[in-house]
Amino acid sequence: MGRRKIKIAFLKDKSIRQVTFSKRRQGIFKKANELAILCGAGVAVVTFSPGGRAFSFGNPGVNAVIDSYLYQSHGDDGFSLQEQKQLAHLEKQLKVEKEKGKKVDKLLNENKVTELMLSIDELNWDDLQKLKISLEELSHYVNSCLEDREASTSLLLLAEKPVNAADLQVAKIA
Amino acid sequence: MGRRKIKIAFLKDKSIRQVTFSKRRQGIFKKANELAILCGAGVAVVTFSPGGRAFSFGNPGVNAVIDSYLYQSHGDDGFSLQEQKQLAHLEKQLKVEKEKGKKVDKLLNENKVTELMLSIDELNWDDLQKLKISLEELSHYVNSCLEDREASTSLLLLAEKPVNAADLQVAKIA
DNA sequence: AACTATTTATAAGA
DNA sequence: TTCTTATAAATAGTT
Repeated sequence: MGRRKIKIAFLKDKSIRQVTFSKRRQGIFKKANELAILCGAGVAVVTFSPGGRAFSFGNPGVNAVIDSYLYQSHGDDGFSLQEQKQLAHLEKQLKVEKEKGKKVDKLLNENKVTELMLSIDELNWDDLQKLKISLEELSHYVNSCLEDREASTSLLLLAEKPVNAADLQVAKIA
Repeated sequence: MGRRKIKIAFLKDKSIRQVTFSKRRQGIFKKANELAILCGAGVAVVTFSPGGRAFSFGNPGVNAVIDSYLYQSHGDDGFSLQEQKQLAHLEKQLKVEKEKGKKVDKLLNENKVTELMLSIDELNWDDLQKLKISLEELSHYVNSCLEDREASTSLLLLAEKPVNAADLQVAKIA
């Protein structure tokens, strides 16, 4: 489209390449803009100059179009590099915290103490002393809970199956 | 650039719009390809048809170019919407897990039992019974640890300050 | 950066 | 849709 037809191949001359890039970039951006207006379509163009500088055009905006694109092409590799790094980092942290959380779950839900015992070896003497006190407190608390529940269970049983006079008689005699 | 010059404005006729989109999209992709080859430049084009379908061209690849673009425009809003959503979700999860983890920290590092006591009310009788046993086991374990450490501490003191004959004499007499 | 001879893209028609 | 073609637009080489 000029004085002569050119072969579409890498332009070895640096200055010609730079000029051609500028002209054709302008051209593509103009075409992109026209397409967007004529068809009401979302369009995004990103180019890197031979010098490494980025140029972009977007309607309604580069990021808006890119977002839509990444969202719909989610399957294969719609995630960017930095995104993957960020996600990997967070997932690692998450894993660590979940691991930690398991200790509580085991104690509270499965009531296993092995894990906790392993942790104990890492405590210093002072903390171990405090833990001893805490465990005694806790034992007392648990015991009192159990006693409370046994008491209320008995009362509940009595309420559910009210004793009759005959049973009471036997009970008394026995 | 055809039989007649057209005004660059939204094409109201749906079929004309669709045809124009197809033709011009092809044109832009061809131009983008030529730019990439001629100048050895990175180029990415993403378009959405009036029907909402996405079309993309990229050299060396759409995602590769987009990644570079997002990486370099990192400052203002280089993160996509879905990226932000994903990160928010993970951060929320992370927060929850950290909250959970604190229970362990409190027991192991600060040795406070209040949190644990609150949890106990939620346990059924069977688990409470198991917890009681576990706590007794744990208490025994802690006590044995403490005994071990006191023993080794004594031995350590002896090793650090080796007694001399005179001291032993006094000790014996006392 | 402007100019302009040509090539290329494409609007309308088939 | 796809092909054709008259014409508008883009641009290669020049200044």
